[in-house]
Amino acid sequence: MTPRTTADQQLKASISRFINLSEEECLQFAQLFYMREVKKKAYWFPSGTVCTEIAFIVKGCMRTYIEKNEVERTSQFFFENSWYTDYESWLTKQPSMVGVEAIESTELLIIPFRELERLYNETPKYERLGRLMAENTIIGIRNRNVSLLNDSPEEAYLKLMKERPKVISRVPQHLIASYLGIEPETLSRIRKKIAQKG
Amino acid sequence: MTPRTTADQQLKASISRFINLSEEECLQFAQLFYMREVKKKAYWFPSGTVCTEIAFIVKGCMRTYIEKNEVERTSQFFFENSWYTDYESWLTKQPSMVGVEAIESTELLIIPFRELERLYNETPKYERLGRLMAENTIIGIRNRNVSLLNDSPEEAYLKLMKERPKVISRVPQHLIASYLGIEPETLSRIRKKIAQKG
DNA sequence: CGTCTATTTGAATGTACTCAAAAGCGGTGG
DNA sequence: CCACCGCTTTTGAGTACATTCAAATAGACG
Repeated sequence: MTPRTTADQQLKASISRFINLSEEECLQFAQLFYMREVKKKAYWFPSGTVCTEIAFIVKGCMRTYIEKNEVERTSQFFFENSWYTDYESWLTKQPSMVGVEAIESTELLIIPFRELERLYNETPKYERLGRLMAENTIIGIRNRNVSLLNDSPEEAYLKLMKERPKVISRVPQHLIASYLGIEPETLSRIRKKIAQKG
Repeated sequence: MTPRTTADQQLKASISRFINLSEEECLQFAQLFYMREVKKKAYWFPSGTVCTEIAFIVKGCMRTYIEKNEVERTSQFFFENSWYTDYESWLTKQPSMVGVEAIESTELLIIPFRELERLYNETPKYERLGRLMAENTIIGIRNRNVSLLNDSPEEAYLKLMKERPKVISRVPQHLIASYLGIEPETLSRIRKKIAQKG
């Protein structure tokens, strides 16, 4: 398991893209997080419960998915040094419809929303952090949106190869298919076509 | 044209879902916006320019779209009392890839980002407004995402009828098709099928 | 009223899906 | 170290659904 000091370093680096924290502030901030390991194929929190935390991924790889009529579609992949929470569940206090599953054994640093909200109220700097993180989350989700609307499955896969090679190398193919919105068989055929220098 | 006082009322009502402002604060805040009319089929700002403003829709209906290889897909519809900006363009200072077109003649209250950022720096309350607005934007975009991933065109259309009847009644069919990611002919056939009690 | 655009309908084509089965791969226990 | 088991990926054949192209009808707007 990653030592806590290393994990905290990663956390600090990630935060400092948004706001500046002194060493001391950083330490205090990091102490609000607890560490958690999620084994391969296990879940961070059960879908159907209210999401009350934000996770920073120290190491590993996870995916979020939504199930409907037995069919499961992957909405996003997350790797080390990224963040995840279900804003909708948090804001509406409704059970989350999104499942979060570890693709590799994953280490998380987790902070409860109530701690964050306390910070928001006490220190405007953190309110800003919250704003900037939300705004950056929008960019990611919107790009996903654009891709779903405009790209054919083949284009989407080629884009993934170019822009997110980690997904290709670390995620099983049937999960990539569920991310592209197609069946595993179809992805296999697309890959074959691409390999034949299509 | 809607009188400015009425427009400001709507603005106030919308803001007060997020933060409380006194009459005076509200007045000052509203003064940072200017009004603009966008005629039917005209654009708010040309795609390919950097987005530097946020718009509150006082009256009318707009759509955002992304063009690719001559094909245009509608990413979202916006009606009165909602907000729109291109966070990505603003944050990255890159030209926006998203076009914003008025479906009906539309009246906007517009605030430049630089004014908002000044507020963010001066008054934590506004920073919070910015955070909450971004977080709520996430919910909307994410729901769109879920729908694109999980719903068949027919299901998506039925959901639209149930949950966003304004779209059905006020948006031309070929634009709804471009929102669903299908061709107008296909939507026509889906509608026929639904009408026949499918 | 006439023109332009949106919607509907038809026929042929293409792409993804389903079902079924084979081949490949990884991990486990003997 | 090898043999086996389960899961993933590939391949094949037939089907369903959306697309394209073309043309007719319906509606909107000046």
